[in-house]
Parts: sequence; C-alpha cells; structure tokens
Amino acid sequence: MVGGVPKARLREAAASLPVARVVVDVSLPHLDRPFDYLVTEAQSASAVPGVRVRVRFAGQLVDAIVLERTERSDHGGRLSFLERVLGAEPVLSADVAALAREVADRWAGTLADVVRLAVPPRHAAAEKRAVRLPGAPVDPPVPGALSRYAGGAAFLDEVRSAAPRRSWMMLPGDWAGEIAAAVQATLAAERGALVVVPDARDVRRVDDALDRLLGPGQHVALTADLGRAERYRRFLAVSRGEVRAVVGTRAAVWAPVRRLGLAVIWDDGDDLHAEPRAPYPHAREVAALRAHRAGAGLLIAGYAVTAEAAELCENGWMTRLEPAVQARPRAVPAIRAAGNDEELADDPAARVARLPSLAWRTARDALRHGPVLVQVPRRGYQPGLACAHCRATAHCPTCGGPLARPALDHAPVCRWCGVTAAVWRCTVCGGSECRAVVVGVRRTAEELGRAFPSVPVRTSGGGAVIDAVSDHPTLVIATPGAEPSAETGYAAAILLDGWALLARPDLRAGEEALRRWLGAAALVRPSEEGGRVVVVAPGELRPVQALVRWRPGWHADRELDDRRTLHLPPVARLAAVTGPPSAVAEVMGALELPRGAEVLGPVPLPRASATSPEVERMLIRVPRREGAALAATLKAAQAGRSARKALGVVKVEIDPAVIG
DNA sequence: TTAACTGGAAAA
DNA sequence: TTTCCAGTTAAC
Repeated sequence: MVGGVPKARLREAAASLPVARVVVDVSLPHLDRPFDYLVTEAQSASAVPGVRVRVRFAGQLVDAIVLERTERSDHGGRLSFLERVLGAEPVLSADVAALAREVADRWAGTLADVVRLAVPPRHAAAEKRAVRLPGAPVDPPVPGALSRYAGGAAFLDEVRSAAPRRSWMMLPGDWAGEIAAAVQATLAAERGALVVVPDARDVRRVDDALDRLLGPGQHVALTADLGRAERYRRFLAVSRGEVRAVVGTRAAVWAPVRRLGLAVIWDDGDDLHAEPRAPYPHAREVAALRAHRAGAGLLIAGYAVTAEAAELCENGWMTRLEPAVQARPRAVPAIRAAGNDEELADDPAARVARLPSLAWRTARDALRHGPVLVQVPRRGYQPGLACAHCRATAHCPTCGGPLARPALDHAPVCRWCGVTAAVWRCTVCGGSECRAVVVGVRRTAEELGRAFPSVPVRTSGGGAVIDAVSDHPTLVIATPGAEPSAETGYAAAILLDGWALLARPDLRAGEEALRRWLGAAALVRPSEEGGRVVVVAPGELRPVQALVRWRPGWHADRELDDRRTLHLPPVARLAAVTGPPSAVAEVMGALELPRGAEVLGPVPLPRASATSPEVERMLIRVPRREGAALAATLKAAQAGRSARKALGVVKVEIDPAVIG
C-alpha cells in the first residue's frame, strides 16, 4: 500500500495485448480452464506465449504458463496483474499446448496435469547459456537402408515430404540402427524426429546409433535420471531448435521438436510406455495424436505387434511395414516348443531343474558355439486361473474378465464384475475344470546353473542389469527386458517362463508373453548360423505358435478379434473408476452414460494391509465412438466433486494397460 | 491474499 | 426486520 491506495491500482497495463491468458499449475478439475491476467508494459516483451509466470490465484502465488496474449478478456470481474515473469524462455509451444489439451480431454484429466508431464521443471541457470546454431545439414541414409523390409526404401522416401504411418514388424538385428536410419532420412529433409523407447538402456542404444549416423550435435537423449539441470538444458536445446532429433523415455514424446517429420515408438507393448501419473496417457497414443496434428510420419516399431497397432492398421490409418519375403528366414533363429508333458532330460541335475529334454540338449549343444540365454520370469507374477486341460486362461462367462479363486475351495469369481462363475466351461477346449497355475520357475533357474557345471553363469535382472556379454560359452540367466545382447548373437535361448507368463490374470497375458519371447529370441543368431530357441510351453497355444513361426502380425490380428468379442480396448473404450465406495458411488451417480455403455462392478480391490481403507473399482465400457463422451462425463463428475470439496479421491483411468 | 458471501446474533 | 461481525469461499 502506498498512501492507502493498493499497489495494483498504480500499475499500468501494457498498451498492446494487455491480457495474458494463462494455464495455472492447479490440478483441480473444476478449475481446468484458462485464466486472464493483466500484463504491465515492463512485462510485455517477455510474457509471450509459452513463458512461465507467477500469478496470484485465490490469494496463493502459483506457477502458470502463458497460453496467449489478447486485446481483451471475457472475464466479468476485475483482472489481477501477473505477479512475475520467470525468464523469457517459451517452454510450451502452441502445438504442444494444443496436444496437451487434446490429451487431457481424451484421458479425462486436466491440462495442468498434462503440462506437468510435458514441461520439465525450470532450472534458471540453464537458460543463461547463449543459443547455439542448429547442426550442419544431414546426409540421407545410404542406399539399401531398410532393404530387409518390403517397402522400406519407399518409406524412407516418403518421410521426406509426407506423413507415412507404419506398424513396423522388425526382424532380429540392429533395431536401433534401423530406427536411426529413419531418423536420418527425416533430418536430411530438414524435418525433426522423435524416438520414444521404454527404458534408459534402449535410449543408450538409439543414442549410440544416432551418434554413428548423424555425428555429434544433431540430437539429444532425454531420460528421467539426468538430474534437473541437465534435463532442462537438453530440453532447451530442443525447444530452441539447436537439435532436430530426440530420443528418450516416455516423457520425450512431449519434446518440443520443431517441424516434426517423424515420431517413432519402439516396443509399444512395454508397459513402461504407460504414464503412471494422472491422467495416465500412453506414449503410443500421444505419439499418434501428435503425428496426426503435426502432419508427421509415425512408426510403431517392435518385434511384437500390439492389438492397438493392429487396430490402427485395420481401420486404415496405418499400414504395415513387414519383412521382405526372403529376409525373414535369414534373420530368424530356429524356434521349437517343448511342452510340459515332454520327457525330462536324462541328466540328473537337469531333472531337478525340471528341464525338458529338448531344452537341455539344445542348451548343451549350443554352449559349444557361444553363449546361451535363459529367460526366467520376474518375481511377483500373480497366477490366475487356467483351464486344467488345455491351460488356456479362464475368462468370466458374463463379461470376459479374468477369474480368480477368493479362497481355496471357493468357486471362481470374476475380478472385473464380481460374478461367481459356478458353472465354467473353457472356450478353447470345452473343459469344465479350471485351476491355479503354479509358478515354480525361479527355483528352476537357480538349479539350472548346477545342470551345466563346467560353464560360467551370469545373471541379469532386478537391480543388476548386464548390457552385453562376449561370445564365450556362458549361461546367461535374465529376466524379461533385462537380457544382455551378445557380441555376435546367442547360440541358443531357452525360454522358461511359459506357464507363468501365460497364466497372468490379465487379458494381455498372451500378447505380453509373445512380446517377451520375441525380445529374447531376437538376440539369438539366425538359424543359418545355427541359432536355436526352445520355448517351454505347449506348442498348440496361440502365442507359442506365433513365436515358432515368427508371425507377430498374425497374433495381433487374432488378439484384436478377441478384444472385439470381449468389448475391450482398442475396439471399445474402457474406464476404470477406483476409490472409496461412497466416493465411487458419487461419481457413478453423476455420470450421463453414453449409449451402449456397460457398467461392471463394483469389485473390492485387495487392500495393502488390514488397516488400509476400503477401495473398490467400477469398470465402464462403451463403443469407441462414445469414448470422448465417456471421458467428458467422467471429467464433469470429477469437477463436481472437486468444486464441492467432496471427501475421498477417485482415480479415473481410460484404457488402462492392465486391469489387475 | 482478499473481496464477496454466509449465517448467526444483537439491536431496534 | 435491519445491521454488524466473524468465519468461509472462490479462485481472473
């Protein structure tokens, strides 16, 4: 106060565009709209769209980002001034802001939450560095790049000026190098590129491949473990246009690459691509929306193919980029299945490990020529129920959800809709009995070492992940995703997790098992060079067939058919509403359900401890064209609760990756 | 942080 | 019924 007059009254609004429309860093759903503030003449030059500011919001000082500058405001009341402008660095470009709005709406979340995912925290010191010039022009890829794929060369050609979208079914080999070639083609055409991979190890691989093809200064790697200063420094290198290519983990899908020409997702079935923070968007879906908005190309690349990628091909939005006819047999190892009924190995130690004879012989022979990979499941797989006869996963006869037995002698109960399946029949073989599948493979892995006493054993997984192994005969025991690469490929791989992976109470069990098997099998030498793979699982199961024949696309199409009959994503849209029973009931009561909506539940969720509060879940599924309406009504229900400060937090997830 | 609103109590 | 005041609410 000066002489009894509030300070604000003394401030003069800027002569041109005096209003800043901002997004405040507040995640309450009922406040998810822009707010207008006045800009002083002194602030006017720096408070441009994308710049961070501090504003007084309901008395509190909060962070905000300027969305636009306007001549006037629609707000009826008096406007406050911006409290402060934080630097003059635009960190939220207009395209990323528009994408963030679309993502918030698609996942029933708030813009503030999505912006928090998209823009890293500020580190003022990093902004002081002078802007560098962009890197030198990039040469196009060498002729013959991507020649292992039918239409690979055409894709590289198209990416220069158009927006080619492909589900890329990759062959064993240098996947990082092949992706880097696609990036190179994009940069050679003076457009930007973005590569999103599941974890830091894959970032390193693509980073190295880009270094080799592009030379220094053309790209940056973005990972969560960089530390604030370095992360922000690299983010600025992208937003300032100093580099045109980015590789990173899921948050990198938001990197403000200029003139985006290509977005790449590697291994989109990996659940690390699903953002664990609200509103839980999936990197593949964000990349697809972004490519669509930007008129950029999209590659959904992997050894495996997800049902989501298959759906995008089926509806004509993407096409497949598949191995050329002659390339597949040259790249793929010889793969066989060894069912549980098969004879066990003669060797006593191998018998203890319950290793089928075929697996034991394959490993023993291969160890004469190089390292052998043994894939074992991670700890903590919750086995579900499967047909006692054919081992197919047991589904609820009412809604198609996974079944579990609440108590030993209890009839199976659906984990989604809660219905007791007193009479159950297997949809595959017609069997009438289902039982839990025992997971005992972890011990098997430990015992394996004793089955091959003369060979060194190395393990990779959990906290201790090995990057690569030499070509010396070694038994390498690894959990899925932690398999080291071998210098010239493994001589063989034994995939031990058949039962455990397929018996997960998760409708993606088959897809996930195949993805992990393909990932391990891709590290093995081609059959021409003696590479062998044995998967310990019944050969008649669909994922096993797809592995043996290396037909991930075929599997994805069948998987998509299943999703259609079960009314599941990506064919339907599904929402999970989780929270204390009264709060969930409140949300459900406030919904205006779209046409064709099915409501499943409530189902009580297992509690962390006896003292933790009761939590239940409802599932809602709607035809996909009603997805936007479902998200909108869920958002409105949440906004109503936050506006009246209702007690209890309700979590809303759209198309969750796993429905536990 | 603060203006606007709410509801209860005192004054008339 | 009106006025005053303390506590609460919205949020530019």
